[in-house]
Amino acid sequence: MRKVSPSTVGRLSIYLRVLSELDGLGAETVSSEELASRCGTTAAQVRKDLSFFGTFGKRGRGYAVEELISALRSILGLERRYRVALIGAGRIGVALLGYRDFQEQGFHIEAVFDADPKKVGQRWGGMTVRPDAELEQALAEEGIDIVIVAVPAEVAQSVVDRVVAAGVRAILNFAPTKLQVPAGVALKNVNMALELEGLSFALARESRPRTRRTA
Amino acid sequence: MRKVSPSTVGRLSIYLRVLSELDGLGAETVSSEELASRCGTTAAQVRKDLSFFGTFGKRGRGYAVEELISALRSILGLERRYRVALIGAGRIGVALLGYRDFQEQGFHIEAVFDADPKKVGQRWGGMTVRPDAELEQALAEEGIDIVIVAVPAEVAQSVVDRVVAAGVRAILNFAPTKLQVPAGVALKNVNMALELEGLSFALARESRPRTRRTA
DNA sequence: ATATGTGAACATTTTCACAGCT
DNA sequence: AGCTGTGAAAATGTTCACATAT
Repeated sequence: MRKVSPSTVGRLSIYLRVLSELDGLGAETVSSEELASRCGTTAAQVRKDLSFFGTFGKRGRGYAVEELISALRSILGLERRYRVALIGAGRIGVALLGYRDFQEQGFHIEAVFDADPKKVGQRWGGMTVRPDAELEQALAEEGIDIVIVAVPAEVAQSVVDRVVAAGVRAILNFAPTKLQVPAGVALKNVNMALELEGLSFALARESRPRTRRTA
Repeated sequence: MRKVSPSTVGRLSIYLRVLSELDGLGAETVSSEELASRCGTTAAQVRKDLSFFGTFGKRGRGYAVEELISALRSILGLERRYRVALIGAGRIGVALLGYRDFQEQGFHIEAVFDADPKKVGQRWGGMTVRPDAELEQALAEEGIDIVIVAVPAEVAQSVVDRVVAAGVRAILNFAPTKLQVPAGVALKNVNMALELEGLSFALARESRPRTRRTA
């Protein structure tokens, strides 16, 4: 059980979501085939993904839904609570603050920061926006595990450098820029512009369809 | 020039962003080496990615920044304007509406819908929220190219089915659920919960570190 | 001299196919 | 009989290394 690809981890999250639905519907058991079709993948892929972490199924019977849910939550590290700080109280930041789902999933936003003096002191969803200058100290005091970066692209790298220097090992970046982090720091990006461009590419593709012949 | 992987397309978007920065800084030319290092990839990867679409560089000299920008914009289909509809005027939806960057990039939000009668008629960033019932008709009338789905997970699939039936071929999904679309419809997901779980996994990993020995 | 474009080597990921439990 | 777990095969994606152009 070594070397797990990010795609595998992403799929585990999807399996978990679908399993929760199935559990809600009262399903006790599920086959890799069934799970795969609901997750848009293949049965072999499901089994292979799970096999990296152990053996969870019963041959001839499938997977026990509740058991597999626990197993996945444990694998994904979702059994604990994470302390999250949000940097940037702009549009996206504020939208995230209102997003109750995070709390329920165990990701609790404990502090919000902004560099703009006009934003500092404002209250959002029970939190007061704190000044950028308090960042390093607050990260340590609050024992922050994960930082969400929701600042303009131009300043994102400098914010990340500070956060990393302060000892944070996990960052979720919403700024539309490629960030550099040292090894040992986990970085994930949420980039709507990039996804829109992917759609644009797909649309452009299909309007000049068929195979070949340009000249 | 056939079969282009999604990762290649994603990287093209990143190259474009970095090239725009370089252009802003007055750079006339850039080597694959330089571009790669700024994009967090390798020179060979850059050259290979570009080579799927043609030959853009000058040997011994590198790539002309402005030329490559145009080429990438053309490849990604960014030279035209896209008409976008937003479905769901909740927190995320409203945050997106205020996001001026999309407009500048050529993605214009032309209509906003919500199923909640309390939201219908509200104005956001110069747009009036329209009732869900008008969806199909409006998509056709406005000639919508891309739909952004920002509704609760439970109703996302039914919204997508309607949108696809209405002829839309590109969807950006913010609902935390795996959507099914027929072949020929491009679907991209922006899923913060999934990314947070990826971070959770990474953190869980490194707290039980080293290689092996659990029992 | 320098840096591209690319076939061939390598690595990783996905799929196949089947032995082995239940 | 049914469905998992898993090596082996196939497909896909990345890196190397070098001939080639300026």
